Amino acid sequence: MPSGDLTPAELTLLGLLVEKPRHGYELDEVIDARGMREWTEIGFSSIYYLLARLRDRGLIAEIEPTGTARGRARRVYGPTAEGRRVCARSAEAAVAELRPVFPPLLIGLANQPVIPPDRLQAALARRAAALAERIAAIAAARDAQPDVPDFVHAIFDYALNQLAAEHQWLTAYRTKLAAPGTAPPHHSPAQEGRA
Amino acid sequence: MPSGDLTPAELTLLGLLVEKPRHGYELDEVIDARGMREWTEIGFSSIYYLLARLRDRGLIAEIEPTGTARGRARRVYGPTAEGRRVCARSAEAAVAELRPVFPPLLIGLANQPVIPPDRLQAALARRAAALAERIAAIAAARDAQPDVPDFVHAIFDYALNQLAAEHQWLTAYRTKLAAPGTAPPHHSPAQEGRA
DNA sequence: CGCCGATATTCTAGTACTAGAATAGTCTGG
DNA sequence: CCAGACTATTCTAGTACTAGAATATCGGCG
Repeated sequence: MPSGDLTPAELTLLGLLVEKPRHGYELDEVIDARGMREWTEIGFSSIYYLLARLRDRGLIAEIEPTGTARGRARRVYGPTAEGRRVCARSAEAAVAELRPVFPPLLIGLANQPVIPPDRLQAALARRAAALAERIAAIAAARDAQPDVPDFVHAIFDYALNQLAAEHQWLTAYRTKLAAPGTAPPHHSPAQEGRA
Repeated sequence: MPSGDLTPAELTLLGLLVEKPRHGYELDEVIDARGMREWTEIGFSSIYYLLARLRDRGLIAEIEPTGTARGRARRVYGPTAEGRRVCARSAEAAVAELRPVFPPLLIGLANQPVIPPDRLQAALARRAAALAERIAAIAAARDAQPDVPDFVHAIFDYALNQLAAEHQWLTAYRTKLAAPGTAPPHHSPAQEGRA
Protein backbone atom coordinates (compact mmCIF):
# COMPACT_ATOMS: atom_id res chain seq x y z
CA MET A 1 0.00 0.00 0.00
CA PRO A 2 1.84 3.13 -1.17
CA SER A 3 1.57 5.56 1.70
CA GLY A 4 0.18 8.27 -0.53
CA ASP A 5 -2.99 6.33 -1.23
CA LEU A 6 -6.01 5.53 0.85
CA THR A 7 -7.51 2.09 1.09
CA PRO A 8 -11.20 1.87 0.25
CA ALA A 9 -11.97 1.57 3.94
CA GLU A 10 -9.99 4.65 4.83
CA LEU A 11 -11.61 6.62 2.05
CA THR A 12 -15.02 5.61 3.28
CA LEU A 13 -14.41 6.88 6.77
CA LEU A 14 -12.65 10.01 5.63
CA GLY A 15 -15.56 10.78 3.30
CA LEU A 16 -18.00 10.42 6.15
CA LEU A 17 -15.92 12.80 8.24
CA VAL A 18 -15.68 15.34 5.46
CA GLU A 19 -19.44 15.26 5.29
CA LYS A 20 -19.60 16.05 8.99
CA PRO A 21 -17.32 15.53 12.00
CA ARG A 22 -18.20 12.42 13.95
CA HIS A 23 -16.90 10.03 16.55
CA GLY A 24 -16.11 6.36 16.15
CA TYR A 25 -19.29 4.88 17.43
CA GLU A 26 -21.33 7.23 15.34
CA LEU A 27 -19.47 6.18 12.21
CA ASP A 28 -20.50 2.64 12.87
CA GLU A 29 -24.11 3.70 13.19
CA VAL A 30 -24.07 5.74 10.01
CA ILE A 31 -22.56 2.87 8.08
CA ASP A 32 -25.38 0.68 9.25
CA ALA A 33 -28.11 3.23 8.78
CA ARG A 34 -27.19 3.80 5.16
CA GLY A 35 -26.92 0.18 4.30
CA MET A 36 -23.26 0.73 3.56
CA ARG A 37 -22.25 -2.70 4.79
CA GLU A 38 -23.30 -3.79 1.32
CA TRP A 39 -20.54 -1.90 -0.41
CA THR A 40 -18.04 -1.52 2.35
CA GLU A 41 -15.83 -3.92 4.20
CA ILE A 42 -15.58 -2.02 7.45
CA GLY A 43 -16.25 -4.00 10.59
CA PHE A 44 -16.79 -2.37 13.93
CA SER A 45 -13.45 -3.53 15.17
CA SER A 46 -11.54 -1.71 12.49
CA ILE A 47 -13.06 1.71 12.90
CA TYR A 48 -10.87 2.93 15.72
CA TYR A 49 -7.87 1.38 14.10
CA LEU A 50 -8.55 3.18 10.84
CA LEU A 51 -9.29 6.41 12.66
CA ALA A 52 -5.94 6.22 14.40
CA ARG A 53 -4.19 5.74 11.09
CA LEU A 54 -5.94 8.65 9.47
CA ARG A 55 -5.12 10.78 12.48
CA ASP A 56 -1.46 9.79 12.43
CA ARG A 57 -1.28 10.71 8.78
CA GLY A 58 -2.66 14.13 9.56
CA LEU A 59 -5.80 13.70 7.49
CA ILE A 60 -8.19 14.08 10.37
CA ALA A 61 -7.86 15.77 13.73
CA GLU A 62 -9.70 15.64 16.99
CA ILE A 63 -12.18 18.40 17.56
CA GLU A 64 -12.95 19.81 20.99
CA PRO A 65 -15.93 17.84 22.27
CA THR A 66 -18.91 20.15 22.07
CA GLY A 67 -21.86 19.95 24.46
CA THR A 68 -22.38 17.19 26.96
CA ALA A 69 -21.69 13.61 26.10
CA ARG A 70 -23.97 10.87 27.24
CA GLY A 71 -21.89 7.98 28.47
CA ARG A 72 -18.16 8.03 28.09
CA ALA A 73 -16.53 11.06 26.51
CA ARG A 74 -16.31 10.94 22.74
CA ARG A 75 -13.47 11.73 20.44
CA VAL A 76 -14.93 13.69 17.60
CA TYR A 77 -12.84 13.88 14.45
CA GLY A 78 -13.05 16.21 11.52
CA PRO A 79 -10.97 16.41 8.36
CA THR A 80 -7.94 18.65 8.09
CA ALA A 81 -7.38 20.75 4.98
CA GLU A 82 -5.00 18.07 3.77
CA GLY A 83 -7.65 15.46 4.55
CA ARG A 84 -10.15 17.20 2.32
CA ARG A 85 -7.68 17.37 -0.50
CA VAL A 86 -6.71 13.74 -0.20
CA CYS A 87 -10.32 12.67 0.05
CA ALA A 88 -11.22 14.43 -3.19
CA ARG A 89 -8.20 13.09 -4.97
CA SER A 90 -8.72 9.54 -3.78
CA ALA A 91 -12.41 9.52 -4.56
CA GLU A 92 -11.60 10.65 -8.04
CA ALA A 93 -8.99 7.93 -8.43
CA ALA A 94 -11.39 5.31 -7.10
CA VAL A 95 -13.97 6.30 -9.68
CA ALA A 96 -11.51 6.14 -12.54
CA GLU A 97 -9.51 3.09 -11.60
CA LEU A 98 -10.51 -0.30 -12.91
CA ARG A 99 -9.66 -3.31 -10.79
CA PRO A 100 -9.59 -6.97 -11.78
CA VAL A 101 -12.74 -8.92 -11.01
CA PHE A 102 -12.15 -11.92 -8.83
CA PRO A 103 -15.12 -13.08 -6.85
CA PRO A 104 -14.88 -16.54 -5.31
CA LEU A 105 -17.37 -17.68 -7.91
CA LEU A 106 -14.65 -17.55 -10.53
CA ILE A 107 -12.39 -19.70 -8.43
CA GLY A 108 -15.21 -22.15 -7.96
CA LEU A 109 -15.86 -22.15 -11.68
CA ALA A 110 -12.20 -22.82 -12.32
CA ASN A 111 -12.57 -25.97 -10.24
CA GLN A 112 -15.66 -27.30 -11.92
CA PRO A 113 -14.12 -30.64 -12.81
CA VAL A 114 -13.76 -31.67 -9.21
CA ILE A 115 -17.42 -31.05 -8.45
CA PRO A 116 -19.81 -33.89 -9.23
CA PRO A 117 -22.12 -32.62 -11.99
CA ASP A 118 -25.32 -32.89 -10.05
CA ARG A 119 -23.86 -31.01 -7.13
CA LEU A 120 -22.60 -28.31 -9.46
CA GLN A 121 -26.09 -27.90 -10.84
CA ALA A 122 -27.48 -27.69 -7.35
CA ALA A 123 -24.90 -25.13 -6.28
CA LEU A 124 -25.66 -22.98 -9.30
CA ALA A 125 -29.35 -23.23 -8.52
CA ARG A 126 -28.73 -22.10 -4.96
CA ARG A 127 -26.74 -19.20 -6.28
CA ALA A 128 -29.52 -18.18 -8.61
CA ALA A 129 -31.97 -18.20 -5.73
CA ALA A 130 -29.67 -16.18 -3.49
CA LEU A 131 -29.14 -13.73 -6.32
CA ALA A 132 -32.84 -13.18 -6.87
CA GLU A 133 -33.33 -12.67 -3.18
CA ARG A 134 -30.51 -10.20 -2.92
CA ILE A 135 -31.69 -8.24 -5.91
CA ALA A 136 -35.07 -7.84 -4.29
CA ALA A 137 -33.48 -6.83 -0.98
CA ILE A 138 -31.28 -4.19 -2.54
CA ALA A 139 -34.08 -2.80 -4.65
CA ALA A 140 -36.14 -2.48 -1.49
CA ALA A 141 -33.27 -0.90 0.42
CA ARG A 142 -32.69 1.63 -2.31
CA ASP A 143 -36.22 2.92 -2.15
CA ALA A 144 -36.36 2.74 1.62
CA GLN A 145 -33.43 5.08 2.20
CA PRO A 146 -34.98 8.03 3.91
CA ASP A 147 -32.61 10.94 4.45
CA VAL A 148 -29.70 10.19 2.18
CA PRO A 149 -28.62 12.44 -0.67
CA ASP A 150 -29.99 11.43 -4.04
CA PHE A 151 -26.73 10.33 -5.61
CA VAL A 152 -26.60 7.44 -3.16
CA HIS A 153 -29.19 5.76 -5.34
CA ALA A 154 -26.55 5.51 -8.02
CA ILE A 155 -24.66 3.15 -5.78
CA PHE A 156 -27.60 0.86 -5.32
CA ASP A 157 -28.29 1.03 -9.02
CA TYR A 158 -24.78 -0.05 -9.76
CA ALA A 159 -25.02 -3.02 -7.45
CA LEU A 160 -28.36 -3.95 -8.93
CA ASN A 161 -26.96 -3.70 -12.41
CA GLN A 162 -24.09 -6.05 -11.64
CA LEU A 163 -26.30 -8.52 -9.86
CA ALA A 164 -28.86 -8.53 -12.64
CA ALA A 165 -26.16 -9.14 -15.22
CA GLU A 166 -24.82 -12.02 -13.19
CA HIS A 167 -28.27 -13.49 -12.95
CA GLN A 168 -28.62 -13.41 -16.69
CA TRP A 169 -25.28 -15.03 -17.20
CA LEU A 170 -26.09 -17.68 -14.61
CA THR A 171 -29.35 -18.58 -16.26
CA ALA A 172 -27.69 -18.94 -19.61
CA TYR A 173 -24.89 -21.02 -18.18
CA ARG A 174 -27.21 -23.33 -16.32
CA THR A 175 -29.17 -23.94 -19.46
CA LYS A 176 -26.00 -24.69 -21.34
CA LEU A 177 -24.79 -27.18 -18.72
CA ALA A 178 -28.13 -28.90 -18.70
CA ALA A 179 -28.06 -29.36 -22.46
CA PRO A 180 -27.58 -33.00 -23.52
CA GLY A 181 -24.33 -33.01 -25.47
CA THR A 182 -22.51 -30.75 -23.08
CA ALA A 183 -21.76 -32.91 -20.06
CA PRO A 184 -18.78 -31.28 -18.37
CA PRO A 185 -15.73 -33.36 -17.55
CA HIS A 186 -15.57 -34.70 -14.03
CA HIS A 187 -12.41 -35.89 -12.39
CA SER A 188 -13.05 -38.81 -10.15
CA PRO A 189 -10.49 -39.36 -7.42
CA ALA A 190 -7.26 -40.71 -8.83
CA GLN A 191 -3.76 -41.24 -7.47
CA GLU A 192 -2.74 -39.20 -4.47
CA GLY A 193 0.35 -37.80 -2.83
CA ARG A 194 1.81 -39.80 0.01
CA ALA A 195 0.59 -38.60 3.38
CA MET B 1 -11.06 -17.35 8.69
CA PRO B 2 -12.71 -20.49 10.06
CA SER B 3 -10.07 -23.17 9.79
CA GLY B 4 -12.40 -25.50 7.96
CA ASP B 5 -12.63 -23.22 4.96
CA LEU B 6 -10.23 -22.37 2.20
CA THR B 7 -9.52 -18.86 1.06
CA PRO B 8 -10.01 -18.23 -2.65
CA ALA B 9 -6.26 -18.24 -3.09
CA GLU B 10 -5.85 -21.57 -1.34
CA LEU B 11 -8.64 -23.09 -3.36
CA THR B 12 -7.02 -21.92 -6.56
CA LEU B 13 -3.73 -23.59 -5.79
CA LEU B 14 -5.32 -26.71 -4.43
CA GLY B 15 -7.43 -27.00 -7.56
CA LEU B 16 -4.36 -26.72 -9.74
CA LEU B 17 -2.69 -29.47 -7.73
CA VAL B 18 -5.71 -31.73 -7.94
CA GLU B 19 -5.54 -31.31 -11.68
CA LYS B 20 -1.94 -32.46 -11.62
CA PRO B 21 0.89 -32.45 -9.06
CA ARG B 22 3.20 -29.50 -9.49
CA HIS B 23 5.90 -27.51 -7.76
CA GLY B 24 5.76 -23.89 -6.67
CA TYR B 25 7.47 -22.29 -9.59
CA GLU B 26 5.34 -24.23 -12.00
CA LEU B 27 2.17 -23.03 -10.30
CA ASP B 28 3.26 -19.49 -10.95
CA GLU B 29 3.81 -20.27 -14.60
CA VAL B 30 0.45 -21.97 -15.00
CA ILE B 31 -1.32 -19.05 -13.39
CA ASP B 32 0.29 -16.76 -15.88
CA ALA B 33 -0.17 -19.01 -18.87
CA ARG B 34 -3.89 -19.29 -18.29
CA GLY B 35 -4.43 -15.62 -17.76
CA MET B 36 -5.55 -16.43 -14.24
CA ARG B 37 -4.11 -13.23 -12.83
CA GLU B 38 -7.35 -11.70 -14.05
CA TRP B 39 -9.47 -13.63 -11.62
CA THR B 40 -7.00 -14.50 -8.95
CA GLU B 41 -5.12 -12.50 -6.40
CA ILE B 42 -2.11 -14.74 -6.05
CA GLY B 43 1.25 -13.05 -6.30
CA PHE B 44 4.45 -14.98 -6.72
CA SER B 45 5.51 -14.23 -3.20
CA SER B 46 2.49 -15.91 -1.67
CA ILE B 47 2.71 -19.20 -3.48
CA TYR B 48 5.19 -20.90 -1.18
CA TYR B 49 3.47 -19.44 1.81
CA LEU B 50 0.13 -20.84 0.70
CA LEU B 51 1.69 -24.15 -0.19
CA ALA B 52 3.14 -24.42 3.29
CA ARG B 53 -0.25 -23.74 4.80
CA LEU B 54 -1.98 -26.32 2.67
CA ARG B 55 0.74 -28.81 3.54
CA ASP B 56 0.45 -28.12 7.24
CA ARG B 57 -3.26 -28.69 7.04
CA GLY B 58 -2.68 -32.04 5.42
CA LEU B 59 -4.43 -31.15 2.18
CA ILE B 60 -1.39 -31.61 0.00
CA ALA B 61 1.76 -33.65 0.45
CA GLU B 62 5.16 -33.72 -1.10
CA ILE B 63 5.69 -36.29 -3.77
CA GLU B 64 9.02 -37.96 -4.43
CA PRO B 65 10.74 -35.88 -7.10
CA THR B 66 10.61 -37.89 -10.30
CA GLY B 67 13.22 -37.63 -13.03
CA THR B 68 16.04 -35.15 -13.06
CA ALA B 69 15.49 -31.58 -12.12
CA ARG B 70 17.24 -28.80 -13.95
CA GLY B 71 18.44 -26.25 -11.47
CA ARG B 72 17.63 -26.59 -7.83
CA ALA B 73 15.62 -29.59 -6.68
CA ARG B 74 11.87 -29.11 -6.77
CA ARG B 75 9.28 -29.89 -4.21
CA VAL B 76 6.40 -31.39 -6.08
CA TYR B 77 3.09 -31.43 -4.27
CA GLY B 78 -0.02 -33.43 -4.92
CA PRO B 79 -3.35 -33.48 -3.13
CA THR B 80 -4.09 -35.93 -0.34
CA ALA B 81 -7.41 -37.74 -0.24
CA GLU B 82 -8.58 -35.17 2.27
CA GLY B 83 -7.34 -32.43 -0.04
CA ARG B 84 -9.50 -33.72 -2.87
CA ARG B 85 -12.52 -33.83 -0.67
CA VAL B 86 -11.96 -30.33 0.66
CA CYS B 87 -11.31 -29.00 -2.81
CA ALA B 88 -14.58 -30.34 -4.13
CA ARG B 89 -16.52 -29.10 -1.15
CA SER B 90 -14.96 -25.65 -1.25
CA ALA B 91 -15.39 -25.25 -4.97
CA GLU B 92 -19.02 -26.10 -4.57
CA ALA B 93 -19.40 -23.59 -1.77
CA ALA B 94 -17.64 -20.91 -3.78
CA VAL B 95 -20.04 -21.43 -6.65
CA ALA B 96 -23.09 -21.20 -4.45
CA GLU B 97 -22.08 -18.44 -2.10
CA LEU B 98 -22.98 -14.87 -2.87
CA ARG B 99 -20.70 -12.17 -1.55
CA PRO B 100 -21.33 -8.45 -1.22
CA VAL B 101 -20.08 -6.33 -4.08
CA PHE B 102 -17.73 -3.61 -3.02
CA PRO B 103 -15.37 -2.40 -5.66
CA PRO B 104 -13.55 0.87 -4.95
CA LEU B 105 -15.81 2.47 -7.53
CA LEU B 106 -18.66 2.36 -5.06
CA ILE B 107 -16.61 4.09 -2.43
CA GLY B 108 -15.67 6.73 -4.94
CA LEU B 109 -19.30 7.15 -5.90
CA ALA B 110 -20.22 7.53 -2.27
CA ASN B 111 -17.86 10.48 -2.14
CA GLN B 112 -19.11 12.24 -5.21
CA PRO B 113 -19.85 15.51 -3.45
CA VAL B 114 -16.21 16.15 -2.67
CA ILE B 115 -15.17 15.79 -6.29
CA PRO B 116 -15.43 18.90 -8.45
CA PRO B 117 -18.07 18.10 -11.11
CA ASP B 118 -15.81 18.47 -14.09
CA ARG B 119 -13.22 16.20 -12.57
CA LEU B 120 -15.90 13.64 -11.79
CA GLN B 121 -16.96 13.68 -15.41
CA ALA B 122 -13.39 13.26 -16.50
CA ALA B 123 -12.80 10.38 -14.10
CA LEU B 124 -15.91 8.61 -15.34
CA ALA B 125 -14.74 9.10 -18.89
CA ARG B 126 -11.39 7.58 -18.07
CA ARG B 127 -13.14 4.66 -16.50
CA ALA B 128 -15.26 4.11 -19.56
CA ALA B 129 -12.17 4.09 -21.73
CA ALA B 130 -10.36 1.65 -19.45
CA LEU B 131 -13.41 -0.55 -19.43
CA ALA B 132 -13.64 -0.70 -23.20
CA GLU B 133 -9.98 -1.53 -23.39
CA ARG B 134 -10.22 -4.25 -20.81
CA ILE B 135 -13.25 -5.80 -22.45
CA ALA B 136 -11.33 -6.05 -25.69
CA ALA B 137 -8.31 -7.52 -23.92
CA ILE B 138 -10.30 -10.19 -22.15
CA ALA B 139 -12.24 -11.10 -25.25
CA ALA B 140 -8.94 -11.54 -27.04
CA ALA B 141 -7.47 -13.56 -24.18
CA ARG B 142 -10.47 -15.86 -24.11
CA ASP B 143 -10.07 -16.80 -27.72
CA ALA B 144 -6.32 -17.02 -27.50
CA GLN B 145 -6.27 -19.67 -24.78
CA PRO B 146 -4.66 -22.64 -26.45
CA ASP B 147 -4.64 -25.77 -24.36
CA VAL B 148 -7.11 -25.07 -21.57
CA PRO B 149 -10.25 -27.11 -20.98
CA ASP B 150 -13.36 -25.65 -22.54
CA PHE B 151 -15.12 -24.68 -19.33
CA VAL B 152 -12.45 -22.07 -18.71
CA HIS B 153 -14.19 -19.97 -21.30
CA ALA B 154 -17.09 -19.68 -18.92
CA ILE B 155 -14.85 -17.75 -16.60
CA PHE B 156 -13.88 -15.25 -19.24
CA ASP B 157 -17.49 -14.98 -20.28
CA TYR B 158 -18.49 -14.18 -16.76
CA ALA B 159 -15.91 -11.43 -16.50
CA LEU B 160 -16.95 -10.07 -19.87
CA ASN B 161 -20.57 -10.08 -18.81
CA GLN B 162 -19.88 -8.10 -15.66
CA LEU B 163 -17.67 -5.64 -17.44
CA ALA B 164 -20.18 -5.10 -20.24
CA ALA B 165 -22.95 -4.50 -17.73
CA GLU B 166 -20.82 -1.97 -15.94
CA HIS B 167 -20.09 -0.22 -19.19
CA GLN B 168 -23.78 0.11 -19.88
CA TRP B 169 -24.47 1.47 -16.44
CA LEU B 170 -21.59 3.90 -16.75
CA THR B 171 -22.83 5.25 -20.04
CA ALA B 172 -26.29 5.79 -18.66
CA TYR B 173 -24.95 7.45 -15.55
CA ARG B 174 -22.68 9.77 -17.47
CA THR B 175 -25.55 10.87 -19.62
CA LYS B 176 -27.65 11.50 -16.57
CA LEU B 177 -24.96 13.60 -14.89
CA ALA B 178 -24.44 15.61 -18.03
CA ALA B 179 -28.14 16.42 -18.26
CA PRO B 180 -28.89 20.10 -17.54
CA GLY B 181 -31.14 20.02 -14.47
CA THR B 182 -29.17 17.36 -12.66
CA ALA B 183 -26.07 19.12 -11.43
CA PRO B 184 -24.83 17.07 -8.49
CA PRO B 185 -24.13 18.80 -5.17
CA HIS B 186 -20.55 19.77 -4.59
CA HIS B 187 -19.11 20.51 -1.20
CA SER B 188 -16.56 23.24 -1.37
CA PRO B 189 -14.05 23.32 1.45
CA ALA B 190 -15.64 24.51 4.67
CA GLN B 191 -14.61 24.57 8.30
CA GLU B 192 -11.92 22.16 9.40
CA GLY B 193 -10.71 20.33 12.47
CA ARG B 194 -7.85 21.93 14.30
CA ALA B 195 -4.48 20.59 13.21
C1' DC C 1 38.24 -25.59 -12.16
C1' DG C 2 35.48 -21.53 -11.22
C1' DC C 3 32.00 -18.61 -12.52
C1' DC C 4 27.60 -17.45 -14.78
C1' DG C 5 22.88 -17.86 -15.68
C1' DA C 6 18.73 -20.30 -14.98
C1' DT C 7 15.80 -22.61 -11.88
C1' DA C 8 13.57 -22.95 -7.57
C1' DT C 9 12.86 -22.31 -2.63
C1' DT C 10 13.26 -20.11 1.86
C1' DC C 11 13.92 -16.34 4.98
C1' DT C 12 13.32 -11.70 7.04
C1' DA C 13 10.85 -8.17 8.33
C1' DG C 14 7.40 -6.06 7.81
C1' DT C 15 1.91 -4.12 6.93
C1' DA C 16 -2.90 -4.52 7.34
C1' DC C 17 -6.43 -6.15 9.51
C1' DT C 18 -9.55 -8.56 12.93
C1' DA C 19 -12.09 -10.56 16.99
C1' DG C 20 -13.08 -10.08 21.34
C1' DA C 21 -11.98 -8.74 25.97
C1' DA C 22 -11.03 -5.04 28.93
C1' DT C 23 -11.72 -0.57 30.34
C1' DA C 24 -13.92 3.87 31.43
C1' DG C 25 -17.24 7.14 32.17
C1' DT C 26 -22.16 8.65 32.76
C1' DC C 27 -26.87 8.10 33.78
C1' DT C 28 -30.92 5.91 35.99
C1' DG C 29 -33.58 3.69 39.52
C1' DG C 30 -33.97 2.00 44.06
C1' DC D 1 -24.75 6.14 46.71
C1' DC D 2 -24.44 1.88 44.58
C1' DA D 3 -25.92 -1.64 40.91
C1' DG D 4 -26.71 -2.06 36.40
C1' DA D 5 -27.37 -0.47 31.73
C1' DC D 6 -25.68 2.13 28.23
C1' DT D 7 -22.21 4.65 25.49
C1' DA D 8 -17.75 4.66 23.71
C1' DT D 9 -12.85 3.70 23.33
C1' DT D 10 -8.61 1.05 23.87
C1' DC D 11 -5.89 -3.02 24.40
C1' DT D 12 -4.17 -7.77 23.52
C1' DA D 13 -3.00 -11.16 20.82
C1' DG D 14 -3.38 -12.84 17.12
C1' DT D 15 -3.98 -14.15 11.41
C1' DA D 16 -3.12 -13.34 6.71
C1' DC D 17 -0.50 -11.66 3.51
C1' DT D 18 3.39 -9.34 0.93
C1' DA D 19 7.85 -7.58 -1.07
C1' DG D 20 12.17 -8.48 -1.77
C1' DA D 21 16.57 -10.34 -0.42
C1' DA D 22 19.05 -14.37 0.39
C1' DT D 23 20.05 -18.87 -0.60
C1' DA D 24 20.68 -23.44 -2.93
C1' DT D 25 21.62 -26.29 -6.96
C1' DC D 26 22.63 -27.59 -11.52
C1' DG D 27 24.44 -27.29 -16.25
C1' DG D 28 27.44 -25.26 -19.41
C1' DC D 29 31.41 -22.62 -20.92
C1' DG D 30 35.98 -20.60 -21.08
